[in-house]
Amino acid sequence: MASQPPTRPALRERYERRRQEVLATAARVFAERGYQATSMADLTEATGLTAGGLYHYIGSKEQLLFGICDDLMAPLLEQARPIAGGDGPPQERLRALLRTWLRHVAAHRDHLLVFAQERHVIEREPQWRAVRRQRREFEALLDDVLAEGERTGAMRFADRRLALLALLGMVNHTAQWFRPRGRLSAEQIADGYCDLLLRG
Amino acid sequence: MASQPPTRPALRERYERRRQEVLATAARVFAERGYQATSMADLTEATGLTAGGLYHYIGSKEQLLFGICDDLMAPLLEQARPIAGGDGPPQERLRALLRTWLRHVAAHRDHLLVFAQERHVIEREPQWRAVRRQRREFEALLDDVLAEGERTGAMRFADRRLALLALLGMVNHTAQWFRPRGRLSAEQIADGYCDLLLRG
DNA sequence: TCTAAGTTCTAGCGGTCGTTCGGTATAACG
DNA sequence: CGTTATACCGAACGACCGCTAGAACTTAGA
Repeated sequence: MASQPPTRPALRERYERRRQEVLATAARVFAERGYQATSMADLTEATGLTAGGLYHYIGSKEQLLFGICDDLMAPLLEQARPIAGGDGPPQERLRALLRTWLRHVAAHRDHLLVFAQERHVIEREPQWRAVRRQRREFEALLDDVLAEGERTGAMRFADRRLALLALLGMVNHTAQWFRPRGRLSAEQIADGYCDLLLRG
Repeated sequence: MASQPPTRPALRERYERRRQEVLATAARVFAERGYQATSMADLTEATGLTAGGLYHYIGSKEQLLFGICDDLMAPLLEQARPIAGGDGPPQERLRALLRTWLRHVAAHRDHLLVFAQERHVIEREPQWRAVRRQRREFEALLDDVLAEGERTGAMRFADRRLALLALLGMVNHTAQWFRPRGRLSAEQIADGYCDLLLRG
């Protein structure tokens, strides 16, 4: 049923570090084969642990997926909040937001691929409310910046809602094709998307 | 092992019609719960058939997925080829292509959601080569139109490859949020994306 | 009407799934 | 040092998986 973090302070850190390793390894395997198609046997092989040892860290397969989603969204939100809430010109805030976002996508490709793959579960099941809220908060941060850009006249959209959805689509899709040593860096991609959205 | 279409011509049509029904029903259930997470028992419940009857039409669960992907890609390609290969101005061909594409996305949301969800399988496994080729051909049709627009000076891209990838991302993502009786029609969305790509 | 083809049913097979649990070795803490 | 929390092991469990065989029923075509 459970995975309990140690109460002894000296062991706490080691446990968390190892747990992160397990999550990252699992994210990689899930991204390759799919969450549902990956068996716990696949994960024991990939982590080097056996079934019992694995469950010492993860609690259940679903909690493992939850951990991956949280590792994706929580740090992204933490970085995005101060940028979106800053007081510079909206178009500069948008550019900074996109660069941070795409760096995060590039660094957490596996996590995002799993997130996108299992979206139907995350959007439907009650136990995924917390993750849904994270996703919605991030989208609201983006929309606020676009809305303020429109208000100040710095941006103009035929349909702001559609522009936001298009942006979400292109950025999330980036995880499908981005390669770390590819032709374009995360920043170049971010600027490319930004120009696509704002030019004219 | 297999599902054999009837040899008698009079029954052939009925068989194909029923088979299409089964595919569409399966696509709906797969889109809701995920391909891997859906059991054959779920499908027997959804189709009204029992296990044996179901296998009379589908051959195997994987062939069922293949059928869904083909129902998505084959008619889209058939519509897209003459538009992309036409001789009007490139920007008009692009607009027509996008409208057709988005009408197709709107009409086959379930199919596209399943396709996107199982992309990791389709892109990796050897037996999915035919579907990969369909996807690549469609992307090539799009890129050809963009390239000719650039050549004739009708379009200008900072990075044409990135523009194509952005376009693919936003359109495919549309299946996630499009609602048949929503605020925007498929054509309005297509025009919105087209303007985003070309304006400036 | 008769026959062969087509359609669907029922029952269940072998295998794999996520998970559990009792155990052992190790390290922290008093 | 002794005690106890921690780390990990590995066999085994019950449930469910995709799929099949074989028979029963229905319909098309001669």
